[in-house]
Amino acid sequence: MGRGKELKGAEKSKHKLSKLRRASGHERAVAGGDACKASEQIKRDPEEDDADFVSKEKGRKRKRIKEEQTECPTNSSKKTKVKQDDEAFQKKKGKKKTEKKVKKEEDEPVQISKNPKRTKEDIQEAKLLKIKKKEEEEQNRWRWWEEEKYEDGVKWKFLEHKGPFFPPEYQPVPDNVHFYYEGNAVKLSLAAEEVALFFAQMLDHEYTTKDVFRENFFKDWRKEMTSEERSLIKNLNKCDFGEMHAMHKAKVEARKNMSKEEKQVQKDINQTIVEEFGFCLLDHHKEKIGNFKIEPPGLFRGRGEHPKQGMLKKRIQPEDVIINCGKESSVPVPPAGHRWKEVRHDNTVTWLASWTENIQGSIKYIMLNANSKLKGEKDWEKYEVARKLKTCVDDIRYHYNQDLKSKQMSTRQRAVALYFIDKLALRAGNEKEEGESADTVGCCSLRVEHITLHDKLEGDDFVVEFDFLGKDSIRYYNKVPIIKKVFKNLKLFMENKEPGDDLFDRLNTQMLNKHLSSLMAGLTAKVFRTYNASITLQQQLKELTNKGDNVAEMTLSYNRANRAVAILCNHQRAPPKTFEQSMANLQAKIDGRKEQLSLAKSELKQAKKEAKSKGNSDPKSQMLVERKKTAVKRCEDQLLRMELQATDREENKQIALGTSKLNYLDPRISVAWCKKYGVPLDKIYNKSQRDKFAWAIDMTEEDFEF
DNA sequence: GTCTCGACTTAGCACCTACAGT
DNA sequence: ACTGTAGGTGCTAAGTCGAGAC
Repeated sequence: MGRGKELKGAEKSKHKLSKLRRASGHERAVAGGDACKASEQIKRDPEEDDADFVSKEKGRKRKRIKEEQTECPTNSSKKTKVKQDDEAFQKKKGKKKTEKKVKKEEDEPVQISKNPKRTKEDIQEAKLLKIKKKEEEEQNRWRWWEEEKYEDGVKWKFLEHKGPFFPPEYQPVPDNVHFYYEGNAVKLSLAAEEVALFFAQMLDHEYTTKDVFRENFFKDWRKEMTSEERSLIKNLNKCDFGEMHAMHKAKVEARKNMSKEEKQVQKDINQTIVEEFGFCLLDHHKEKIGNFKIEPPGLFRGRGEHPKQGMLKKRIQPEDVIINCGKESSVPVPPAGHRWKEVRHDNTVTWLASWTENIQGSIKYIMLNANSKLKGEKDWEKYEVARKLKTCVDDIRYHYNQDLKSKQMSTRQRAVALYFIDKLALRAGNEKEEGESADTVGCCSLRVEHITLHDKLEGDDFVVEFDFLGKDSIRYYNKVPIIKKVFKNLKLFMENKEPGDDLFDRLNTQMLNKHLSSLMAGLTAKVFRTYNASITLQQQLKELTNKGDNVAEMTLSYNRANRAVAILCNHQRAPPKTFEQSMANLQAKIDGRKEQLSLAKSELKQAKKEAKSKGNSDPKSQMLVERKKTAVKRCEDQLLRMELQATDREENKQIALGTSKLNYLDPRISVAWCKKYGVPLDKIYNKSQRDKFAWAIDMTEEDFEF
């Protein structure tokens, strides 16, 4: 058990120190109280009383059985479901095609008549080509979800690819660009120069002012130097990278100012690379690779107070790379004069290439894109496990409520941890090696210093205040009223401990997950996050959707539901740098439109008056009235849309919706909702999201229940 | 039982680009 | 036609979790 009570004085003070540092540097908290309130509103109640549980259980069981009958989740049963759906598929396919055709015919004439110029025609042509491509893509789509799964562990039978794409070789700086040490120009060796340039390029960034970053960089830079260079260059503060920095900036500027043609040339080159390296052949289907490029060398940029920031991330050679491909496939050819570290044929894994990175010593992989079968199937499975949790979550809650009274300390700690993971959607919190990465925690690795207990706070009893840095050093700050049993336990766990001690000293994630998997196959801590996120979305959508709303209002409702989940999962973002400005701009536009509206209204009034005076029979004045009416209507619509947009944007200031949408929300909930309320799917999912969730889009009807 | 490592998902940020609005 | 901006995309760090070594 990691740190525990053995924590020595030095280490403790280190914790305090880092906390202090964080307090000054890390301003990006959740809008504390607000986030708390919001997450409270949306939470279901895991603290039902035992008796309550039993009485509710009967009804739940009935419901569960019904669900089991309608949906069969995992491997073995998938096939039957697919067959049942097949007829529906065929019908759907036919329908879809005709719909698309109609749409295309509508689009064409309108756009052509709008764009009479030649160049526009070219654009038009390109657009048509795009549409055509889209249709082709749709037809070529591999409907893997209709196929049978492979036996356990096998991920593919055939895999062929071109290997990863390597970044270009280092281009030395021209002779007129100098590096100076103590005011004297020094011609650096190639290796030292490359690393110096990494630093010079980042000079505008705050990173380069941090001591840790500078120290790490300098240490690694010296390793790349020749012995002469090393004996000369002993102090980073005496280095002048000014000219190199200027050269870099000029290059960036030049790239920005490239002519259209030059930009097109560049784009074409990139396109060729993508076509050659960006795809693979997996079981007779062309699949897109997610990251086919080897990560270029540079200075390591960790998140938060990372102890290794600034270290040199080394250039990867083919000799470092392991290739994985099918036995019968042609092996990718390494770059000229090089060979691979190894070529293997392991079809129990999904990666195409891998290498070991030098900062943490971890393995990096080349893998498929999110829209691939391999990723999609896993994703589907993930949501099925979460849905399975839905059927037994009440039992599990009942049991951890019981466990809060256990005589075994470790059981109690497990129960409290589970309570947090369930109620607050905390991450599991694996132990981390100290000094290897930023000091961040999750549930099981919480320390005493991360929580404060309040017997009473702001009108609530038994409040626990969380304040810690989670994944990516994002601050989690929340004040949550909890049940008395948990509160008392926390007090007990904190007794005789120092701030830097583990809160759950008898618990770790392995123990927790082992317990969970005994309760339900496939259950781990993170399933709770998926489950609570998805169930929250479904509930929120039910609550927030108004039948008669237009599409813009519907979208706002969806975003709000999405937002509730993002707040629950603490998905934050830095407010966009231009936020205040763009908000003000939007407000100005709204004001302008308001004026326009009142003007249009008075014009309408005037027109009506005139029409009346002419006895309501004059066709000209009647027409004018109609025209003014539509003008008013249009103004009103636009105003409403802008106001909705403003609300949405304001509420979204520090919240990132993307992460939950992409990783936690069962796409079938969204698809069903769109179908039910006639909201076009592209209002919710963009192109790549629709690709990723193709399986869900295809199989979901409007009555889907998570 | 504990530790380590491999494989995979989840995460936010920095660009880039397409498009709406003037 | 121009420009500001939001949204999309690429990138890669940072988690989770299971399996196998010890």
